[in-house]
Amino acid sequence: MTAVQGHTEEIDFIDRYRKWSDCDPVELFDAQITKNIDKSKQSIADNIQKEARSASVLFIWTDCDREGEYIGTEVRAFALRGNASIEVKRAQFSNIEKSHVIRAANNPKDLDERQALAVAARMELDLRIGAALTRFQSLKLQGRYGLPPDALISYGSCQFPTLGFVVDRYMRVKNFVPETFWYVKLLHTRDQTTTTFNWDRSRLFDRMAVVLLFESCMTGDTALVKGVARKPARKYKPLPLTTVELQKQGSRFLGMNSQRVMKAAESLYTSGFISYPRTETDQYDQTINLQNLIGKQKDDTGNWGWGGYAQGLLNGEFDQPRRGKHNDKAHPPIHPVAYATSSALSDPDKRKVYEFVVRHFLACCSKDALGETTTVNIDYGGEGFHASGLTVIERNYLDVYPWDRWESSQMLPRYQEGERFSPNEVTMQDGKTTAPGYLTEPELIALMDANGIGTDATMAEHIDKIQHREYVFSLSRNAATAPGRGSGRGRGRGRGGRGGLTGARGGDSGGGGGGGGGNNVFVPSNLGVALVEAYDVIASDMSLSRPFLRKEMELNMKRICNGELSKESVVHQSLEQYRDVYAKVSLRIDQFRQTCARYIEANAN
DNA sequence: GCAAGGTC
Repeated sequence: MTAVQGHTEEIDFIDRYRKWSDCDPVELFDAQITKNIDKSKQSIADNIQKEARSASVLFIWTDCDREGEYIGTEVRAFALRGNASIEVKRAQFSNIEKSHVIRAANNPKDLDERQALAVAARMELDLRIGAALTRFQSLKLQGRYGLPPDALISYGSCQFPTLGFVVDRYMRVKNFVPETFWYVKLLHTRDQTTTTFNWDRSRLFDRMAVVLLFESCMTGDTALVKGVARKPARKYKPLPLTTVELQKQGSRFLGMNSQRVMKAAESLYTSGFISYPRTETDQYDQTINLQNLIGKQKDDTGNWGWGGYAQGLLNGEFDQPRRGKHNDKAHPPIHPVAYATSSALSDPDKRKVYEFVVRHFLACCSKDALGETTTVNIDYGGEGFHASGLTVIERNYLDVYPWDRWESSQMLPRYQEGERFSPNEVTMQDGKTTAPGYLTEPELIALMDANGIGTDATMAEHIDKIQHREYVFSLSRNAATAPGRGSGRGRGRGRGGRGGLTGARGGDSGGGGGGGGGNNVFVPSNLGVALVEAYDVIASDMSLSRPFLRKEMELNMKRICNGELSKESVVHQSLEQYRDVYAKVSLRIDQFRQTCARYIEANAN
């Protein structure tokens, strides 16, 4: 048994095309590509080759996903170099429980060539398109509009849509026009509790209409309780934990951004405290021994505070985890595999992530929270109003999962169907619709996830990349509340070296900015907005900053996997599309530059 | 100096 560490080889252009000055970027669409073994990985390749000499069968146990299939073909190639007649088999497994592993060992499969070809297509397209457009836009914009002469303005099939999400939200905030609405509010005090009854019509955007309705309902003298409805309510426990969910909740509840969450999770994984942290699976395999895993938490010698709860689950409170809709067939949901005392985890980030993983796991093995909602419907002068309240009857998982809140905003006094009362106050009110907020990290991750941008292992990297490229900034929410970049305020000062070009990093305090999580939002720089707008204007049909192209690539990969399309046709077809964009922008380079200038210079100071 | 995908 020996190992690899992810991909061993990398593709790149042959030497002639490596220097930016030696070729026109457009040549990269056809330039010859070679596979190279990464220097640091040479010993891994050599090792497989050497081991193969004395073996008759190679049994591959890489992850059972597309990339794993491709990595399997790399391993096979190294082995065949050492032993041309070695037989190659592949294990199909998704966790490392004993029985599961033995079953996989007894049922050798073959590598799925199509999946490996789909990955090869993705690799080639990402390299050619990324390199061609990165060099093109860098070379065309360097040294202009305050950009340094060596500015690296990268394009990638994941980083650009990620940027696009941030710009899109920014534009919606900027262009938001508030609208005034009107409504009727009714208050009633009973048993020293004042209850707000909401108008059944909620709110209307026509003032006269509300005035008329208000006046007609004021002719009413008492309110009639039309109904008091009690309904059982249930708050579902969380689904088994996936990477995307861990990152979102980390940002929301733990005050850590996605990179920090993943760094801590990875460290907990390599120390043997939690399972593999990169997974899309939100359902537990039937064979996994959950009781055993809960048992490891019951003594709680480190006093995290969940020992008694875990014991309770073992004593009969246990409930089978919910089954989500995702299964990557490669890894189980993230769960604790060993108990760690708080002092064993020196890093506060690791402590927070471990606590979250354990509590989430225990919550998954708990019962849903149960309650009862009460809704009181009344009629006052012909208009309907309602108030509702919630009573939590059984907290269940909420006791171990403090991040979920489930409580009523108001306690309802008792009302009887058919009774009448005099409201204490009936008023006509107005309000304004408010702009959405700038994009938060959990929202961005959710958008990337829903649109297939990046994988569980790379989403955090893409978010990191667009910040390094200064396409977007992470601001504390308070510093970013003033909308509109033209105001001259609210976007803070420029950043070292680039003057006012890329806008703000204002408002960061202490460890905010990159390190913070929950309270931060993403705002695009002038450069980020400029790039998105420039491609939108010139290559509007392609929408480089929208997720569709990446989705299409994903779809084409699936078609390669099921045999509908060949790798060659997918690569060819996609390259033609991008060649077209490239040609359009080259042809209208002045307009491209002017569009960029409009957004960058208008806001430089 | 480019991409995105693995992984420690």
